[in-house]
Amino acid sequence: MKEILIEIIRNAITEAKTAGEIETKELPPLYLEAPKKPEHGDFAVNIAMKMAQTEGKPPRKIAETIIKRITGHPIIDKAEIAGPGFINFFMSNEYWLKTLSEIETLGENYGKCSIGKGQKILLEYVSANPTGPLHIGHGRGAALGDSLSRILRAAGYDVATEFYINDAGSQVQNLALSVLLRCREIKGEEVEWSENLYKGEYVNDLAQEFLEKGGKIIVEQAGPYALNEILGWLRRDLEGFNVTFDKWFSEKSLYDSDKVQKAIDWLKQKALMYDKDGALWFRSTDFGDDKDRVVIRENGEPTYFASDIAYHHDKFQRGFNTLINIWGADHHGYIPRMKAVVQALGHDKESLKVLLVQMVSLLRNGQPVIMSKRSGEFITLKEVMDEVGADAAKYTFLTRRPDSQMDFDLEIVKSQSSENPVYYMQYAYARACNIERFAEEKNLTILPASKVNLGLLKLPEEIRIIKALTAYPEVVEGAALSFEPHRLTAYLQELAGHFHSYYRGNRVVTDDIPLSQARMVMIKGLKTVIGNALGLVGVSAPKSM
RNA sequence: GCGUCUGUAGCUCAGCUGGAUAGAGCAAUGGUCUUCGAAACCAUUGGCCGCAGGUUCGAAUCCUGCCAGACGCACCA
Repeated sequence: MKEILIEIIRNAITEAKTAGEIETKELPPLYLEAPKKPEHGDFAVNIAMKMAQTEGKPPRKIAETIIKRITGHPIIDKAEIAGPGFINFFMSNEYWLKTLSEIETLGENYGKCSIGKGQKILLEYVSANPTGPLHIGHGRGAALGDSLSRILRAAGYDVATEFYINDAGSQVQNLALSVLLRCREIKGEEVEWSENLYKGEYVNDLAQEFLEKGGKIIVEQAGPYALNEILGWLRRDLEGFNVTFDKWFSEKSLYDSDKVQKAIDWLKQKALMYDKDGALWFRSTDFGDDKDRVVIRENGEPTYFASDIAYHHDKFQRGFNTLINIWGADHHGYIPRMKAVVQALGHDKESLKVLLVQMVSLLRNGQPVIMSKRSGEFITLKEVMDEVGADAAKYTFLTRRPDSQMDFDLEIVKSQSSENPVYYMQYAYARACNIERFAEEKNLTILPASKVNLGLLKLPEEIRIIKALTAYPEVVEGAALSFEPHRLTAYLQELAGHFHSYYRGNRVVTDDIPLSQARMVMIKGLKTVIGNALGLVGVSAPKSM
C-alpha cells in the first residue's frame, strides 16, 4: 500500500525536475518512515534533507517545491513541511480502510509475501549433543529457530529445518562408557571415573533401565541404547515445546556413506589440505581464519570439524543456497573456520549465516542455579516448561534480542504467570473470538467488508487499530530480512494494547446494526492478524482461556 | 594479552537502512466491573541512552579510545 504514496512523491520530483526546479541528478533513496508522534503524520519523508547538499538550498525550500506538486489525491488528507525539512503525510481514512478488505480476502495469508522468491534455505538449530537432556539454553535456540522458520516461510522462502545429531564422536563414546561404569557400580563393582565422563542423575536412570531390560555390560549394547533413549528425550521435549524438525541428520551417516572422506578429498584436490606433525590440516587461514585447523588427528581419528565440513558440503549439494546455523554464543570462535569452509567449497561466505544466541542463566529467587552436565546438578528444559509453560517460556525468549545475554528467573516467570505478556496477547485473541460469539448470540448478521459501510469506523481508536493492521506485512518482512522474530512480539504487544484499550471504551455489538457490522469487520481483521502473528511466534492462539 | 557480544527508567528489555520532545512491560501510587471476559483499562512517578572524543543539518544508533560484564582463543564440542 505504501507503494502508491512513494509513486506519487516520485512523480512530483520528476515533474519538478523537468520544470527545472530541482537539479540533483542522482536522487537519494526514497523511503517512508513512520513518525513516532501522531502530529507528524502517518508517513514522513526526509528526501529534502538528503538533497540539501547537492541542491545547495535549505531543506525546507526543497520540500516546498516538492510539496506543491502533490495535491488532490483522495488517499492523502494533507502533506506539510515540518521540523528541519521533513515532509509529513496525513493519509485519509479511505486509504486505511482498504486494509480490512485485504485481510478479509487473504485470511491466514495476510502478512505473507514473496521476497524469498522460493529461495532454498537450510535452517539448522538446537543440534544439542545427544549426551544428556536439553537445558534452558537449548530452549532459547529452539524458540528462535522455530519462530524464524515460520517467519521465513511466510516471507516466501523454501525452508527446511534440521537437527544435526553428533552421534559419531568421542562424546557419545564417553556417554557409553559412563553408562557402562554406572552399570558396574550398580553391580557392586568399584570403578574409577575419569574427568570427561557424565555423572548426571539421568546416567543412573539409563544404566538402571538398561540392566532391567537385560542388557549386557558391553559398549556395543550400552552405547546405542543410551543414544537412542536420549534422542527420544530430545525429540519428546522439543515436541512438548512445539518445535519439530523436517529432518534429524545423523553425523554417523556422513561416515557410513563416505561423505566425510569425499569432502576431504575434494579439498585435497584444491590443495587446501596439508600434512604436518602427523595430522591433516585445512588451510582456513587462506580464508581469514586465525590459524589452520586439524581435520584428521595424529592418531588417525577425524575431528568434529571433519564431519562439519562434510555436512555443509552436503547441504550445498542438496541445493540449498543459504545456510543458517543457530549456535550458542560459546561456539562463536568456530565461525571463521566454518566460513572458511564455505568459501573453500566455492560459495560466497555470506551464504552461511550464523546466528548466535547468548547464554541464559537460570535463576531461582535471584540465585543462580548451577548448571553442569558433569556434576549432574542441573534443571532440564522439560522441568522449566512443566513449571512455567511452553508458551510463556517461548515468549520470554522471543521478546529479547538473541545477542544479549539474559537471566531466566523461574520464580519471577512463575509468579507473573497470569500477568506474563504472552497471556496479554492470547487474551486479545480470545477476546476477539468472544465478541464473535456474542454477536452470533445476538443474531447480528455478519457481512463481508464489501457489504458494509466501513466509513462508520472513524473513531481515532479505530483508525489507530486499522493502521496497526496495515503495518503487519511490513513487520513480517522486516523480521524475515533481519532474522529477528522479536519484532513480531513487539508488534503484537502494541496491537493487543490498542485493542484492549478500545474494547474498554467502546462496545462492538450494539443496537446500531450498521455500526456493529462495520466494527465486526474490524474485529475479524484483528482476530486474523493476531492469530497469524501468534502463529509466526510459535505460540498458541486460544479461542478462550 | 587477542577476539566476539552486551551496557538505555528501581527491575526485565524494545528502539527497524542515523531523524523531530528516547518507548513498553513489571514494580510503586491512585482510580475503573448492572451492559461483548477486569488475564483488561485509565492516570501519576521514574532517564548525563556506561564514560570521553569524533563524523554532520541531526547520533542511543556510525567511527576511535577507555571502563564494566559474559563468552571464546585445542589434534574437546
